[in-house]
Formats: sequence, structure tokens, C-alpha cells
Amino acid sequence: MNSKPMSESTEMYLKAIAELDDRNSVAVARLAERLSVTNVSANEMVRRLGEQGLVLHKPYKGVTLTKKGRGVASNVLRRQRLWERFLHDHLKIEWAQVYDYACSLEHATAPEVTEALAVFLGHPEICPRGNPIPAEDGSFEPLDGILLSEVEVGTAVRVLAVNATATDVLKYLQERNILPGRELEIVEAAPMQGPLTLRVEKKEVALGLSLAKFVIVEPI
Amino acid sequence: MNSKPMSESTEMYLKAIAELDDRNSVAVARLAERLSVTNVSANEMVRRLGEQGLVLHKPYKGVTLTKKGRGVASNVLRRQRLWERFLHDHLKIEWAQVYDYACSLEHATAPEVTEALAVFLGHPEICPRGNPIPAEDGSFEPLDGILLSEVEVGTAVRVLAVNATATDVLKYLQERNILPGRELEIVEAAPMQGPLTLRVEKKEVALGLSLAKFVIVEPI
DNA sequence: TGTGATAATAAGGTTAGCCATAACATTTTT
DNA sequence: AAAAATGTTATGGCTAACCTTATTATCACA
Ligand SMILES: [Mn+2]
Ligand SMILES: [Mn+2]
Ligand SMILES: [Mn+2]
Ligand SMILES: [Mn+2]
Repeated sequence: MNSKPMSESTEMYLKAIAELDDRNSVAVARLAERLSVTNVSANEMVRRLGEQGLVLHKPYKGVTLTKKGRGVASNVLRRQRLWERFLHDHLKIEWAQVYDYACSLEHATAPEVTEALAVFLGHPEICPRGNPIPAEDGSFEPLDGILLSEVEVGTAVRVLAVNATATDVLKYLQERNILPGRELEIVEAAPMQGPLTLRVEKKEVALGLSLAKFVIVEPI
Repeated sequence: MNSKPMSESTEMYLKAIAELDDRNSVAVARLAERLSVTNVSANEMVRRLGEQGLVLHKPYKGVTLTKKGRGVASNVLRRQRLWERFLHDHLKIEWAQVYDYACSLEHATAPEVTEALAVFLGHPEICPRGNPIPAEDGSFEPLDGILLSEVEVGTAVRVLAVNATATDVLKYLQERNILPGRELEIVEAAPMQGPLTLRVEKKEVALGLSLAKFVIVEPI
């Protein structure tokens, strides 16, 4: 049917929408930000995607993926996260860099290669950053966790996933041991959008609130 | 120094030149043919590559890689052939399709990933098609074999490499067991550019002369 | 309810790689 | 040496994604 190959740009826009908010709508300006593109360019591209039936844009209300668009996005995420696993587990590439390298490979990966890779890896369910890997049909179980930025002081939590994508942010979190599987406790929350103080691996670290929004945790 | 990333198109032109004739020069029309592009387009691109110091174009005499251009081409070939190994040996993808899939991945592969892949694969020296994999510094030992199309009737030879890249050609050769490592004998050569008759694995097969030019062999 | 912030459009440009068609130059063949 | 084949260049066009600057529409809140 509709299986003409999508451009890298198209795939990245759709993936970005899915990553920013899978269920609700995403402001075009957020998309522009994430993709390092001007608002005007993002608007143009969103119009094109709309014409192809991949997104729905309600002006002033944001963009949403259509069924078709969500399908493509899931598939890109599948390729991306499978490659993340390969790069991390088999090529021993550093955790913080894996996203970036996988983000190039994802666009150069045919369906047959994707599925062969999944078999090779043993059908993993989550990527090194803790996010679920969509199945071939696009389905996946969303994480049920909360943002670290929303947790109350005194709570002990376990990190489920890190949703950042920029290498420098990932590196920053890695250096502070804020990684999937680690346990931590919120020691203090400074007022006025101030940083959190966390106890991680018996050390105290400060973490800005905007960074804490990248971290998904569950109470333990 | 000069390590701005090359476009996919640039990499493909340089690789095509290297594949068509590594040492001598290549007619721009052959390049156009290989890349499925018009002569005019290939000429334009060759001009651009010349301006960047990647090739030298002597009008009516063909294009040659400069030192810089050959460096890039070797590197693309390294990535390509390492991916071929991975796809074939680890993902179990069919021999005839591996070139094509690797040809997409090669452009999406950062140096660190390339080297990690080489380590993972155990620094292989040849790709599944029998061609040498250039080292990180671009060096490699050229095959010393002859074209199957040049072999005299009655000679027994071993296939060293298959230089085709199109999937349908590779599939055709694979079906006839003309694969690296196989031994075969030239039974007959029809006159007037006619087909060869070969004995392969105890069966006789006919092979057109133009296809025989893709096959590199050594006498045994 | 108005005003300032935010979002969208309009208009005009750029670049890389492609295309076709036509003119011109060189090489190869007869 | 002329004709045919092949290669090159000149022109003019196209598309996808980008850009800037200016204008207009809508939303949010004081
Ligand atoms: Mn990407
Ligand atoms: Mn390629
Ligand atoms: Mn315009
Ligand atoms: Mn032009």
C-alpha cells in the first residue's frame, strides 16, 4: 500500500512528535526546538506532513500523529532502539553516545534488516535508556512511571527510563549515576523551580528541575 | 582538518569510481551508468567533486581519484564491507542482498561505530563477495586474480571475488553457485562474445561474457 | 477587555542533486 | 578525411528542506 520510503527528515519529525508526547498533541514550536529548526521551517514541514496524512495540525493547538503517522513513528523508534541495544551491548559504545549513533542508522535500515536485528538481539523489550521497543506491528507497553521532577521529598524511587536524547545531557546524567535501574532518594527540593538534591549510590547530587523532567521513575 | 561530513551522494560517487577502477581512470559515462544518473548530472557532480579536490577530471579522458578522494572512497568501502560481514554472518541475511543493505548503512556510520564494528567482527579481511576490507588507514592488498572472462578454455580456477553489486546479478550468480571459494572449469567459450560454458559443482552452466567479467578467479 | 506573548503565514531566498534539450568538442571508425 | 559515436557544456527547470524578515491571527492573562 503506502510503503514508499520516507525521507530522513520526515522520519525525524514523526519520531520527535512521538517522543515529545505520544498521546496528546505537541506544539509546533516544541518540535522546532527539538529538531533545531526555525518555527517557520517546522510549520512548513508540518503542513507537508499534513498533506500526506501523517499528522493533524490544529492551528494554535498543536500537531498530533494520525494512525498512519503513528505507525511510521513506532517503526522508527523500533529501529532506533534496536540499534541502541546493538551499539551498547555488542559494540560496547558508551551509553551516552548510543542514541546519537542509532539516530543515524535508523534511517538506513530496511524492514528485513530490522527484523533480522531483532532476532539477533533476542527480541529485547527495552533500549539502554529504558524505553520500550515497539513490536513489529507498532504496539508497545507504555512505561507507567512518573517524572522525577514531580516526586515528593523523602521518597525513594527507582529510575525506569531517561528520556533525554542530547549526548551532553545523557553524559551529565551518566556521570551522576542517574541511569535506568538505579535507586535514588529525593533529599531536598529547592523552592522557586530550584534544583533537587538527590541521594544516589550513597552520594548527594544536585539536579536542575528541567533535567529532572527527563528522568522517569517509580516509587519503591 | 578536512573532516566535514560528506554527503551520501559524494560518498557514492567516490566509491563508484574506486569500484569501477581503483588505479586507472573511469569514464564519466560509466559512472553515470553505475549510479543510474544522466551523463549531464554525472558531469555536474564530477565538476563539484573536482572543486573539492576529491577527483581529477581530464575531459574526454576520464576521472581519477585524488589522494584525498581515494582516502574517502577507501573509508566508504571499509564501512560497506564491514556491514556486509555483519549482515551476512550475524544477521543471516541472504548473500545476494547484503551489498544493497550495507550500501545504505555505510553512509550512516560514524568512525567510532566503524571501528567498534571492526573489533566486534574480529577485524575481517574480506567481505562476503570476496573483496578486501580496507584498513582504518585506507590500505589494503588488492586481489591478484584475473577476470573469468579472460580465462582459457580447459582451465580450472577458484573464484576469488564477485564484483557485481546489483542484487539481481548477485542472485543470478548465487543460483549457479558462482561464489567466492568455489572451484570451476571453463568447458567451452562460444565465439563472437558468446557465453562461456562452465562446470561448477559437477553441473554445467552457461554464463554470458558480460557477467563473467564480474567474476575474479585464480588458476588452480 | 485590551494587550502582550505566542503561533501561523506570506514572501522571497538558498543549496544540493537531480532532470531534459540543445550545442559543441573530441575521439573513433569507416 | 569525413562521418558517426561519444563526451562535455550551456541553459533552463524542478524538488525538498532549510533560511530571514515582515505581517497577521489567536490565546492568555492582567
Ligand atoms: Mn534519526
Ligand atoms: Mn551507499
Ligand atoms: Mn516561497
Ligand atoms: Mn542552471
